[in-house]
Amino acid sequence: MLDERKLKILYAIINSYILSAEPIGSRTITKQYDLGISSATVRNEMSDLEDLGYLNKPHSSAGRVPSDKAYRLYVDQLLKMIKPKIDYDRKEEIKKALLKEAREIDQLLQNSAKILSAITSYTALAVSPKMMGARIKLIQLVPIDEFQVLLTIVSDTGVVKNSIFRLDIGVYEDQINTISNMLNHKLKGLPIDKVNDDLANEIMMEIYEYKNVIDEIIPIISKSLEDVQDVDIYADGITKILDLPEYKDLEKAKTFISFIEDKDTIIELLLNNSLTQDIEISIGSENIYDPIKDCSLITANYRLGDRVVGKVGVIGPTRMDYYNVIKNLYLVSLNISEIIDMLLGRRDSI
Amino acid sequence: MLDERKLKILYAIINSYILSAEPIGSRTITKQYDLGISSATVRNEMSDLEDLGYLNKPHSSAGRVPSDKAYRLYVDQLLKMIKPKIDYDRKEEIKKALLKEAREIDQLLQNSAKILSAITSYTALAVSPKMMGARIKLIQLVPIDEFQVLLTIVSDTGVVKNSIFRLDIGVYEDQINTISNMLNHKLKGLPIDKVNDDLANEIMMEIYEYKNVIDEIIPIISKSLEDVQDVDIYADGITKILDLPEYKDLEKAKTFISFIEDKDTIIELLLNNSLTQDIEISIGSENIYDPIKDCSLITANYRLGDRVVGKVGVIGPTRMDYYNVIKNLYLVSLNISEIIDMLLGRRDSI
DNA sequence: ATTAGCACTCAACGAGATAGAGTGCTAACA
DNA sequence: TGTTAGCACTCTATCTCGTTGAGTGCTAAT
Repeated sequence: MLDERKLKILYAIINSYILSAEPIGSRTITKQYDLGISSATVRNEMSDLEDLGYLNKPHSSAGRVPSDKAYRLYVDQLLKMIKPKIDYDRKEEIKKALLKEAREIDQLLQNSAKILSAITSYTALAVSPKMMGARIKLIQLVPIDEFQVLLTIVSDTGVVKNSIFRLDIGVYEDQINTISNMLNHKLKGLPIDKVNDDLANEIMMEIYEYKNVIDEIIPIISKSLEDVQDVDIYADGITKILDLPEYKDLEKAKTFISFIEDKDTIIELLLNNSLTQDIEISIGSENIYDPIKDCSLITANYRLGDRVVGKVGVIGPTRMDYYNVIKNLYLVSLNISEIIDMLLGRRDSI
Repeated sequence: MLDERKLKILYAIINSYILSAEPIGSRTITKQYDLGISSATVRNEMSDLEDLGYLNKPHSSAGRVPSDKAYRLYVDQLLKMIKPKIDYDRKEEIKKALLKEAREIDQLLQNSAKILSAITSYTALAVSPKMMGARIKLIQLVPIDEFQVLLTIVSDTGVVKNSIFRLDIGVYEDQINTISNMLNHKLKGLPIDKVNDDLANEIMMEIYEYKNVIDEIIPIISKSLEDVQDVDIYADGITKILDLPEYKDLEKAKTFISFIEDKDTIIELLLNNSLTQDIEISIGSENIYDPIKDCSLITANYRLGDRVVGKVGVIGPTRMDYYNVIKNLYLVSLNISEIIDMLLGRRDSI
């Protein structure tokens, strides 16, 4: 569709604009890139590119700025280039950083966001493994003293949830232990979202003698199981955007930051798009949410075994350094998958 | 030292400035406060107050701005007023908000920061209970499968720490349980910071047959005990300062935000000052750290029993609404103490 | 001791004027 | 026919400079 020269010029403009954040003029192109043509010719081509929708002008006597359509072209090209050739040295480097002080999954994801944000200087996001289809690996009650009990739930996706709660009626250690064993026996291996009140009642029938205690415990367990299913979100480098010229307008910066700090929306944002592609990119107006209509969001899946369980992402201005972001985000996501696999063990032993 | 009229004028200036953030002129005072004197008289008094160090002029033809010394006077007066009369209705209101979805201490503190930030519209901080002197209430190993073990440590300050780790050599459930019982028996009730390698060796002697396993486990427990002692910090409303006129300068805002996001420094900031006062206030230049030399930090202790174990705080411009902040911060801290007490139980049962 | 009156100060604001980067068109050229 | 030099035109950003207005400090009158 675009002949080679137009493509070269377009890429030159995109690359320059990513660096400078300022509209690019025809002379800038001829000076910085040796295309063997004069600025007048470039001007003609730029005019054509504008007609084709690849370039915009902030105002009539300014240089050109790439459109979302241009970034889309550019990025699709990049993706083809980056994915096949993995930089294994870099990958190991990142892995080392990810593992630093991270022996739990939450720390791993926190680290991922931190590292990605540091590498890219944009805002980085990570969501904890989704519980869809997760199973209970361990559920346990431990008496702490006469009135206090510790409830621990572990899922096969590596999420651990604790609650210390008080019972209004005193209990004996033996009681708690009996109930704990019973629970573990009954619930181990069950999908978390399948545990409901019917099951609770069933269990109660079997050890009717502890009815009082169990009546108190059931709602707490339900609540904890809900908590386990909550997706956590980790963000880092939110304030990095204050360094970008496009956010020198305080109002704009505040809108962006507020948006990112709204966890519910971010979870939707990350989990709504499909899980089929390894790397997904929404550029500018492709985004649904107003506050980020001039941002690009790049996400990558991570897996547990062969199931996609979560995502990491980077969000920045449409004028972002796509090459750097895509490359490193991809490596981070590959590493997360590997590390989770390592942490949780390959075999699906329950 | 200051006669009543000077004091009245000074307070009028402080109150106006807290509201407007703009230098206060003599006419503003006479118009807004009925002091029965003319602006010329006010001017003379203001000149005196400036000589005494209570007021500053941004430039020669501007109004006056309160100095740190003035805020100090004002705040010391406020403290005397606020502390004796607790607004119990308000306190219950806050308590309800604090307890919303907070059955664990970390959620409680997260909530505290959130609520304080919402009430005051400044940045709010909270640190988790210090482990100084905390004791082990429960330590436990649970086999998850042949290679994976869950380590749970609970302190008497209510902090729970989990680690799932892999053993390189396979173990039997019985082994883990034996070790777990032994550990709990030996370590329960001990101050966390007193558990060291000697103790570990002692334990190892007693169940020498599991030496291989224990060799693997000891360093993991050490690490976890260290983690338990780490103080967590909760911050909320960091970006609130973007709404303040004093931070319309982006560079200043960035410096502040970077400072707040540096957890280590913030922990130092909060835990360095003494634990004797219920409420502590550093105004502007009284702060040690450069980036907050034009901020005021107000902190309040919370207790477990009669021991001060942590702090909550609010940080904002020296021109902050001290009355509102002090009052609500105090109520929040009282509530936190009560809630922690409730969650952990009064009796020091181990 | 207080206050009216007035000259003086200084930041903030707005109106031109100017510079400079960039475009688009035209006409000449290979 | 595609390319390019040249030039008029456009538009923003920046700087200067006068004006405005809030505020002070001094003086003289009450």
